Formats: sequence, structure tokens, C-alpha cells
Amino acid sequence: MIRLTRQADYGIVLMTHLARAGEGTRTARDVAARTHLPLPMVSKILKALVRGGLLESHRGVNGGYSLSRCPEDVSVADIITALEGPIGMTECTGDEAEPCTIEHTCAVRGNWQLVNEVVRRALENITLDHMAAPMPCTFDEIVAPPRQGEPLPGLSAATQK
Amino acid sequence: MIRLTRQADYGIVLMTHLARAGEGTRTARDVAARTHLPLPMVSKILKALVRGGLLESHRGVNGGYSLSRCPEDVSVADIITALEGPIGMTECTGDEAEPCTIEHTCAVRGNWQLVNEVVRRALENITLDHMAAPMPCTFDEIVAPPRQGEPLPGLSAATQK
DNA sequence: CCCAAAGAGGACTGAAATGGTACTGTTTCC
DNA sequence: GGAAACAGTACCATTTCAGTCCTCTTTGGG
Repeated sequence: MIRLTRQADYGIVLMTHLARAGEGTRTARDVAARTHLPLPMVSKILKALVRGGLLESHRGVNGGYSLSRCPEDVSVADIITALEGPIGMTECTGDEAEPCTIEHTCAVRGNWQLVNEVVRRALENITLDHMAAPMPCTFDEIVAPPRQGEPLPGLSAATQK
Repeated sequence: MIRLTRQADYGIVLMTHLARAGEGTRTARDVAARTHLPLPMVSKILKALVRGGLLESHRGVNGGYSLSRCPEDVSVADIITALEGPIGMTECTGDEAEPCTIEHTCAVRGNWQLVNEVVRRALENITLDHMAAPMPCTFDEIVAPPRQGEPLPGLSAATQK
């Protein structure tokens, strides 16, 4: 199982909730209650999302959080990045200080980047808008539609899954 | 960072190595030496890959491991699945016994499946063949080529990254 | 026929990361 | 000025994972 940390998991749920709630600010307390997630966690995550630029916060009485962009301009990748740092599936993300101890012996490097990129792309194509949709979206709304009615391998099957 | 366990990470490296090595069997010791990974780990992972049906083993003197399928018939998703179980980014993979304690309040369910599916698809499109290629592949060799010269959103940018 | 090489399987351990909580500021409005 | 709400940080406990070790089984060669 490819593990997303629970923070990112919750983060997406919270962002989705805010997207559905529409305009206006919501307090952490309110969001926690409605999503049935523990308040301290919610609070912690919302703060992180503010730091990541995905939410705006308003302090003081009647304060709360609100989206800083339209739902269609926020991708799942954005949320994950805000909560977990750059998306990548391996240690070799490329720009670390430590250039992979087995660097020259690890001939897989370049192709790892590819894997990371493929996944990142996939997640960037899913927006909050998609997530907030009451009914599950189909693949076709996210990836480019198949050409000449011939579905990309496997994609049509995925929608019925 | 989306975390792949190190086992899966290593697993892909090992499979790639075997794919590059071509026909014939290799001992765990040999593979460990050439990939510069600790033998016990390599041994453990190769065993798991056998259980997953991706490798065949031959016991006794002159034994070793060999791929049980052509490199082009093995996807990165296959390897990850063999080492980590079904691919999914959240607890809600859908078919668990415990149907998610917050089930009816968690309105994100359906769309989570979508995220899982998108990632899974992405990983299924990357084969061992791609990984074993000496030079990094481009996106175009993996995803369907853009129709009428118009690239899928973002994909072309990814290749130059 | 026996021994060495190689895989199979499982148990165990130490460490790191993560989920989760609590406490102490700071801002803002009434 | 006080309460409501966010900000930041430090902290703990649990879980999971990487990595190792040991024993058993299989097989081929001398």
C-alpha cells in the first residue's frame, strides 16, 4: 500500500469540506465537528494548510478559515505537498543535499524520477472541485478523453470499479 | 512525500537489475553484491517477490532467481503490490472488513477511490522494461501519445523536468 | 552418499516516524 | 477587558519498518 500520511489524508477531507461549504469562514471547531475528526488534529492541519498558502485564516472572534483559491485551482497534489513536502515516492527526489550514497551504482535514478513524475502528474490532475463533487467523478473527467472512442488501456474499466 | 516502503523501493531496483541481467538465474548473493544492498534484505525481498509470482526460484546448488515473465509484462504496480499489498493511498480501499467507521459521514469515499485508481493506473503503465532502459524514458513512451500533436495537459512539461 | 550451496520461512529487535495532545502566546471583536 | 479563535511549539506513546539471525529444506556434485 502506498502510504499517504494521515495528515494528508485528513487534509484532503478538510479541504473538500471547506470547498463544499462554499464562501465564508469556518472555525476549526466547526469543521472538526462536521467532519467528525478530533479538533486538535484538525487545528494542526488547518494551520499547516495556511502556511502552505491553501487557506487563509482570520483571527479573533468570528475568525476562522477559508479557501484562498477557487476549488478548481487547488489540486490534490497541492494539498499533499503542503502537508508532506514535495511529492515523491523515493528518497531520490533529485535535489537533496545528500546525493544518494549509492549514486553512481544506482542506475535506476533517472527512471525513478519518471515514476515520481507520473504520480505527481496524476495527482495534479485531480482538483478540489473533483473531490467536492457529490457523486464520484469518472476518469474521463480527469484524464484526457480517449481518442476516437478507443479508451486508453484500462481506463474505461477503472470507472466501473 | 508519498511514502513507498523501502522494501518496495529496493524491490524495484532488484527487479530492474534482474531485467537488465537478462536470462538465467542469479543468486541472492550475487544480486546483493551488484546492487550494493545488504544481502539479508535482498534475500527477504526476493523471497517475497517469488511469493508474489514475479520471480521463480531454483533451490540447491547453482540455484537462484529469475524473472517469471518478460520485463514488458511486469509493471511497477505489480512489484509494489507484491511487496506491500493492494495499491491504495488511504485506508478506504473499499473491500476491507471494517467499512470505515465514519462511513456515512465521510462523503469523500467515492472520490478517494478515484485518487487510488488514478495512481494505480499511472504505476501500471510503467513496466520493468521502462525501468531497465539505460536512459530515462520520456512520458510519451508511457502514457498514450497526445492526439494530433496537442499534448495532454502538463505531460510535455514533465519530460523536460 | 554426504556435504556444501542456495533458497524458505519465521522470529526478533532497535529505531524512527507519525498520530495525537497539551500548553502557552497573540490577535480581534464586542 | 474578556472571550473566542488562530499560532506555535514541545512532548509522548504507539506503531510500523528496516534489518538481522537462526533453523529447515532442497539440490547437485564429488
